[in-house]
Amino acid sequence: MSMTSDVSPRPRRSAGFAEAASPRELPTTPRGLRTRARLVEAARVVFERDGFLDARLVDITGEAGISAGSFYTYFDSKEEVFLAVLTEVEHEMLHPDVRNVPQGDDPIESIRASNRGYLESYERFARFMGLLEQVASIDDDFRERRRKRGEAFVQRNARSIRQLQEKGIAGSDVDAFLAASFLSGMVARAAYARFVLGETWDIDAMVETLTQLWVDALKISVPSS
Amino acid sequence: MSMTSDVSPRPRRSAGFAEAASPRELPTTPRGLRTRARLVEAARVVFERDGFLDARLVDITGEAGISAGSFYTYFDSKEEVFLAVLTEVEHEMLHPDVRNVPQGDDPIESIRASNRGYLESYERFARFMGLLEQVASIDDDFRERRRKRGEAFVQRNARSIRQLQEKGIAGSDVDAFLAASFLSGMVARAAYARFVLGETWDIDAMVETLTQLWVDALKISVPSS
Amino acid sequence: MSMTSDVSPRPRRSAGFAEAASPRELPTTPRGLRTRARLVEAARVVFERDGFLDARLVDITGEAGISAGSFYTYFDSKEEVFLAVLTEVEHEMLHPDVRNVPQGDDPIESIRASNRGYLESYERFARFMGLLEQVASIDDDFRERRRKRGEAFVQRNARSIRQLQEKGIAGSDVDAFLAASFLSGMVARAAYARFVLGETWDIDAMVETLTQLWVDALKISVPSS
Amino acid sequence: MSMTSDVSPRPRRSAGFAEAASPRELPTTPRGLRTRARLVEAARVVFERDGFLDARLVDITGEAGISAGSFYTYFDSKEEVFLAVLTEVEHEMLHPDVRNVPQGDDPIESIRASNRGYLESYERFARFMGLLEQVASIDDDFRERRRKRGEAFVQRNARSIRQLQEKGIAGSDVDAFLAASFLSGMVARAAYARFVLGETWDIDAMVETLTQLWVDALKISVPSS
DNA sequence: CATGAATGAGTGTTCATTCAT
DNA sequence: GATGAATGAACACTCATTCAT
Repeated sequence: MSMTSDVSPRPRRSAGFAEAASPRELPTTPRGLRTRARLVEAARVVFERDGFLDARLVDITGEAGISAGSFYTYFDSKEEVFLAVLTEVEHEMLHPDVRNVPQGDDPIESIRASNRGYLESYERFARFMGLLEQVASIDDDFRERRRKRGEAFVQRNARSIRQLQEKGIAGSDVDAFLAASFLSGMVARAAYARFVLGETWDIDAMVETLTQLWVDALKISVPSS
Repeated sequence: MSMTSDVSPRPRRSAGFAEAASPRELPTTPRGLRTRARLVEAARVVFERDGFLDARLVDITGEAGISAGSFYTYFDSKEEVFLAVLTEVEHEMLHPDVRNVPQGDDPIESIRASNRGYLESYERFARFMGLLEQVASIDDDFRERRRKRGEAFVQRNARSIRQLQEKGIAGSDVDAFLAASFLSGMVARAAYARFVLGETWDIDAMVETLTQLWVDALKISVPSS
Repeated sequence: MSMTSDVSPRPRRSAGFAEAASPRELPTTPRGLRTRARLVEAARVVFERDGFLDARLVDITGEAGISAGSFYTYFDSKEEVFLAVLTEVEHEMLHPDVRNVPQGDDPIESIRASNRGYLESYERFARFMGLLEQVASIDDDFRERRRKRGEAFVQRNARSIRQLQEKGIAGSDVDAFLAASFLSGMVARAAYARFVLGETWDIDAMVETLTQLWVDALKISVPSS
Repeated sequence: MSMTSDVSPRPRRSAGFAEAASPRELPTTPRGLRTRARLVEAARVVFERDGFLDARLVDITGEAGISAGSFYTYFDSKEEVFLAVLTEVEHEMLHPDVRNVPQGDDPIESIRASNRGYLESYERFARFMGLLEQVASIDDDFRERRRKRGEAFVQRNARSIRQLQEKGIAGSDVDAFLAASFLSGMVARAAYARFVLGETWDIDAMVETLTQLWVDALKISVPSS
């Protein structure tokens, strides 16, 4: 997706993500449903291959094997398909491992499992994660939307941290919410650096170090049972 | 800079950052030097205001008060001006505080100062930092270039950590290099979230928490002198 | 097509004939076919009127009555339309007189007929022939392509000459291949001088003199039957 | 000089050769004379290398080692320098061999010598001859100017032929003027094909065949002295 | 519903020529 | 005379989107 390419310039005009916010309803007929699915699949392929900017609608419809005009039967803009792809990917990311967050008693083990799970999932969806980063850097609305969604995740983490603090397992002199934000950020950024930027760190070592840092940063001590 | 805007479409074709790597030499005459400087200044204004993608050459030359054609007397492409702006900003970022890295005896105080310095600098150049993020997400070559430059910084941090470990001030059970990468990443991301994404965290609280996390993560204990 | 004209500057950038070598496939729908045909016809008009260099895409699409952008539905560049026009003209040039090469017994009459045929055809396509000359002088690839095509024609002539030599009708002390090249060249150049450069020679006199020269140069003697 | 190059587009606007017809007077100072000479020399290099269309004024002044603006101290346009180069080359072409046309008694030997002389001269100035062809195909005024100059040459040849006819050395049933035009054209085209188009014919064989054809076409018989 | 041809706004880029220094 | 920075007209080309069939 280097801008170097002279052949695939960037699109002009755009409905924008703000407008694409409210997706139109799904088609009713099975055939329509199938075509739409093919389109989303094709869009994902093209987006992941070319990036959001360089992806041309023609490439997407071509990949899907439908005519250019038919695109608009299902979506209003490139942004809208992108959102559809995003929805699909989010669905995929959650499904496989429902027990992504093992409820073990050992908090350290929990953190380690969570970190490993995060990295593994990130790796599986690396192309798409890079894509998200790109779109967020391009579109204000999308960026804001993403920030908000992240907050929920951070809140969950903050709650966990507070619980550990209350139980005396974690040090209580730290702001749980900020700590959650920053530590989550640390893991997210490490994953980004590794799987999108191309750092060559060993994944096991990453898990170990991230876990260590996280645990020590929170001064988590395993209760000597 | 939302893609929503229907009025300022994005340009097409691009020389790419790989090609823009070797900047042409500076003009020799004072007049040329002055014009070039005006151009770089104008480019910075437009880039920071519109983002890299939405910035049009016409806007830049317009802002600089020169004709469109004159742009090419100084730069070959938007990428090349961007690099010139980057050079200028990097220069600016270093100058003000030479004592950016206070050599105090107290490592905690050092870390705190460093974190505060980083955040303050980031805030001052927030628009530009967001710009960097955008360009990196768009262009492979630029992304790689940036990753490499970051490595030097991380190496420096890793060395500091190792020294602390050798002095027994920091825990020695952690991989210094990975720790440096991840903790630096944590701070960078926090700054990005605060100043680019628009989180509303209090800056003093950020400095405090980041420092605490960093210190505890490395199990730094102040030698009771 | 004098360069004097200050009003119609020549276009910049060009895909080149090397790239235009492999024409894209024809459109499938009747409408597409019709539009393409209109475009080729318009291109021919504009090319013959303005020359290749001064022909602007806008003029061509304007003449064809379609929008500028639609041009690219059918061709990638000016070179590619030119090649399409060339194909069309070549088609036209062959069709009318299938018996272009009369199989008469009298070799002199044959040569006369061939010369007359050539001149008449050249006159009919004079504008286009001048165009060919221009394009050949401008583009290396096209020039080479043309040279190769000419070779086949010369080979045919050389074979005829060799047959006449074997039958004792033509003198056998001349290099048949070179003679064919040079004599063909003579006729071609005469036609160019007359119909493109604007010499005012009488065409019958041309036919007569060319035939005479050709016949005598080869020392062709009619077998006294 | 293929149009394929994306880097050297064709120039826009042009004074045209009609306007460039009357060259301005030479500079008076020795320094001015020297600069002008350098400019003409540089122009020749660039024209022969890049062709008339792709030659940029900047390249010419660069090659000459003078500033872009100074060009206009000596010439009004690209056409005018071209004409200056043409003058220089014409001067060169005549000088070296004044006895280019040996006045031997043997007409065949004369023709052979003339043909060889022509080919050799053409070869020496091949790049420039190709250039002439290009400019002629581009500019109507220049083409006409060239046609007229050629006429003088043909007239001379026609006169020679008539003399041979009167002496009974050449057949008198052919139109001397047309024959001169066509046979001169034959030689010229052969030279063009060989040295510009890149045919690989052996030069001695060319001289031989051209001479034979020319001699036989005119039915020249050596008077058995 | 599908098709694919048609649209057209929009900007980067070139280089001959001018002119203030 | 020389310089070289500044000019500005001009056009090819792209691709999201529309719409007649």
